[in-house]
Amino acid sequence: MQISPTRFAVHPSSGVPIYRQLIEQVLALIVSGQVKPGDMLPSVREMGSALGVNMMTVSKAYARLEADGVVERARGRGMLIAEQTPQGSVASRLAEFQPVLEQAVIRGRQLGLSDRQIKEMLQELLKAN
Amino acid sequence: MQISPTRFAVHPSSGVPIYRQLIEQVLALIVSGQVKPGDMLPSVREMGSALGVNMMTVSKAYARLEADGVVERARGRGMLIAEQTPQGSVASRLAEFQPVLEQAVIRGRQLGLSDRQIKEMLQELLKAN
DNA sequence: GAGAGTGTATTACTATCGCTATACACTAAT
DNA sequence: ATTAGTGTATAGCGATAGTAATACACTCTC
Repeated sequence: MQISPTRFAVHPSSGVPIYRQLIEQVLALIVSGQVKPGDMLPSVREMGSALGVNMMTVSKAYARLEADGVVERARGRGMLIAEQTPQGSVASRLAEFQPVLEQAVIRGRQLGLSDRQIKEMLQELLKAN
Repeated sequence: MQISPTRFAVHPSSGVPIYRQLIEQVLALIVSGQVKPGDMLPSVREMGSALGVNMMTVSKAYARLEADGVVERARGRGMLIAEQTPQGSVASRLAEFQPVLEQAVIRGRQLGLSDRQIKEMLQELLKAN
């Protein structure tokens, strides 16, 4: 399937770099199952003009996603969503994930949220995604 | 209580800025209850020489913590841990927390972790902290 | 093989970041 | 008042990040 550029939106003055916003949005589409392996991303030119940013900025986002194995480059044709095959042992992936989740927990605590509130929000997010 | 500088450690080549490492460590000590409101942080000079970094780098970390209301400045005497009183309604704090946790969830999913694994890790982290 | 479609290497400019050195303002104790 | 202890304002330096303009290499279709 061809992924429409209308599914993306960037906020240039949000502080978050544009290419990073794009990466996050591609990942969100994938983990939520809205796009599937084999689907094609908009071309860098199409995406760029639709969002009003330079195509090289889009290219940089795509390049990072490719480096992470999230998408594959089909030379001369475009970028397509890759088969999502996590690398490494479960243990190593858990080890990588731990500090990420830990920082979130610290932030939640610092906001004065209870364990229960944090758990409930996780529950919702797991369902929604 | 005087907080000892030995409770801090920085890894200069970790990619994470030194002042940010310090911020994270102070927050971690607070949310885990290892330090209490009223406790005094090491002076910028003491902390700086103990860790081998410039005192202004330490000062920058303290300044950010103060801006967030995490610590208070006692002019001429030092910095002390503030009473942790979250600002704003519960709803607004939940709204602020949501995208933070969401990014963590996306990362976990992208690592191929199951809902169960994510929940279990959260459980552990809540207990440990 | 010409043309229109891909992504990218190169180059360059700007802004911001991260850290540091120095000099200053404040407080507390003697 | 002097001294030794606080944190900080200022300025500057080097490196990196983020974006962009241009020219190039590739693929597919006709």
